Amino acid sequence: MASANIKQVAQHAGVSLGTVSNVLNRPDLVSPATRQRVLDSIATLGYVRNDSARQLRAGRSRTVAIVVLDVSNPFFTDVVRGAEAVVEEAGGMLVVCNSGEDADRETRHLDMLEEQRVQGLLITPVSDGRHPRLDAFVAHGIPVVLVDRGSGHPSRCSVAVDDITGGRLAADHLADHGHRRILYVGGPMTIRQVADRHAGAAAALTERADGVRFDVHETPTLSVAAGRQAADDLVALPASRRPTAVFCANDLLALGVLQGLTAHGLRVPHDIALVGYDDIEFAAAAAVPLSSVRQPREQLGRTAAQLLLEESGGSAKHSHRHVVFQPELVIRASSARERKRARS
Amino acid sequence: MASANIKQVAQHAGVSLGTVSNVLNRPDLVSPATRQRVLDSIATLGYVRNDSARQLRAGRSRTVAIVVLDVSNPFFTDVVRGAEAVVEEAGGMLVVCNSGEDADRETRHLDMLEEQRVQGLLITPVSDGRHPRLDAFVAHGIPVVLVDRGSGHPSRCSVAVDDITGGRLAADHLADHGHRRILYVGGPMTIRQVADRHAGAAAALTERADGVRFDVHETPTLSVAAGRQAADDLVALPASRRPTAVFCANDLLALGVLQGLTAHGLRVPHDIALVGYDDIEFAAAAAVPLSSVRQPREQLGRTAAQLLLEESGGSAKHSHRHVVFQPELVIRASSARERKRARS
DNA sequence: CGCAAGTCGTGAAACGTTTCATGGAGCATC
DNA sequence: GATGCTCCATGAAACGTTTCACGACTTGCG
Repeated sequence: MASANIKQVAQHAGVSLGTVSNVLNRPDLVSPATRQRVLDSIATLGYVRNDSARQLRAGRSRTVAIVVLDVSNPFFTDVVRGAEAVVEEAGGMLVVCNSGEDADRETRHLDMLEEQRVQGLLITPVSDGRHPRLDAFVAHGIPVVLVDRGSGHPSRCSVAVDDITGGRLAADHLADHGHRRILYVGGPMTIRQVADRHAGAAAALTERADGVRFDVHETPTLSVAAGRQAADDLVALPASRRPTAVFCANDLLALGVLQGLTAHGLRVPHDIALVGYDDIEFAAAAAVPLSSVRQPREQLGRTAAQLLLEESGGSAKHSHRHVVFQPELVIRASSARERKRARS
Repeated sequence: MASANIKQVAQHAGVSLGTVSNVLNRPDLVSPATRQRVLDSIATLGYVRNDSARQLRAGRSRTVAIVVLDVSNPFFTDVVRGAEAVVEEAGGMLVVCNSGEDADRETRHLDMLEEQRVQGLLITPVSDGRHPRLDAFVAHGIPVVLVDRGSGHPSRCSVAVDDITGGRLAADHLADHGHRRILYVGGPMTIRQVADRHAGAAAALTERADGVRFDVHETPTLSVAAGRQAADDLVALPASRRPTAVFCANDLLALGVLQGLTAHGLRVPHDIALVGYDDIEFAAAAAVPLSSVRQPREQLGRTAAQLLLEESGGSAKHSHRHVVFQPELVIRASSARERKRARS
């Protein structure tokens, strides 16, 4: 029942306890004959290292934790995959915790992770501001890397994607195609990403100074349902005031808008062009393949993990860095067609 | 830098080490005055329990692990959420590991989890057969619950969904609506779920004995792309031999088929009715909302976690159970319209 | 043969907890 | 004033590792 321990292995192999440990950790210090004998004993007894004891003694763990806002959001699952690849290559293990955008659950997770003395922490915190809990980690020598939040904090690394540029890309693309009435659909504006994407688009259109009208339709959530609702409102407008292009804060909204418009007999992109954000897998697979702003999600996770391992590697000369990735516009059918100037 | 330990707290509070431990674990054994003094010291020193030491001494951990085939598959993310809820309510912590359908990674994860002496393991193994690694867990007293795999194993609990019934539901629904040429799209057939869904549909149609023709189009994967390819093949058939309804092994395929048919000018459900499987979030949100067989995914995770905790609770009289859930057909526009009998 | 250098293996200490038998106050009872 | 209680607090043992100073044995060389 209870697993064998190192002492029993030593006894079985007729060596001392320290020797078994050497076989496990510095095999070259042990003569081949003894080593083999010990390995055989390990096999016969089905010995498995006790990681608690090892950690207790060694003082550090090989697990890295990532706390995400929503495990079922494709954005985070890709970030996780990226981080996972790096951590596993370094011989560690990544555990995924889900805060579900709930501050209490986040706190509970952080408590447990702190008790476990994890090697490091990747986190997208629920609240965007200063986060005292995280300072405790840093104070205990556990490095923290912020993912897609709070860039610029002096005592932590962070990785993020430039949402302002993302907004510019989408807006410029639509304006380049001759659109002069563009609508931004997204919300709530309190989410930094939603606000930044809007700000970027607004800035780009202002700079062009070619008289594009840019409105906002604020949604309560970033869901497909909210997008459908937005489409209903949009269709109700008289055609003369209706936008000719819509830029959505994420792809779920865009898919909802697409469905809503189609249901009312409006064609995308002929009547209204559409650009989403995130380039989720279903964007390419939509009824009309969706143009979208792609974020390097896996890359985000990989880089975050690399920064973390570098910091935890303990080279004292680590300086905190804030890596910002640039998004990329993927043009598909939903916005591809050249508009025939003004009213077609 | 290094965190304070229980000894320093004891010293600071002017009590013995054992008393601090009592404050932490059995506060009622300590007089209120002392207790408060200790708590104050804990706060000033920023003491955090060392979980390795605690586990080492206590012999067991409070973390439950779940190993899934693909963290980015909506099916598994929902299972995870269900399991999470139960584990956290019991004061434990769920860690998610991703095998990515790769047997090597699965093995590496299992190795680490075994070393960590996790409280229990929920797993959908990469390979469906007997799995010797898992026996090692059971031998070490770590309970294992299989998720959506290998029902009926005598020394483990399992949870699963009845895919045969799921297949029947879909097939009966289509036949009830007058369809007499039905096509099953899915593959590879070596995946148990794919085969079971087909078998269920075939059985149901045979039992009806009303002359429905049932064909199979085997796909290489369960992806959107494979569905689109299947639609192309289907459109190439002369209309007289073309099925009037398609049942897909999962929703990704169904979405692909839907796109492919639409691209060729065939209307769903007017020309061809469509039923998917899984009822993923995008099924309801598709260009034509998709009928689909819904699996109780969160419930699956919750039940798996409950069985695990029950077994690990150590009531020696635990008997291994195999819980099988029944799926449910969700009817939406893609199959809703009554066919006007035979050729319309 | 004797000595230095190397190669292997040993045993004890330490990591930070939890647990448990022990002990000392304080207090009522006889 | 001894006895038996209850109530708190104590200190040592134990959990399973890793690490490290040290000792025993071999080998090479003068």
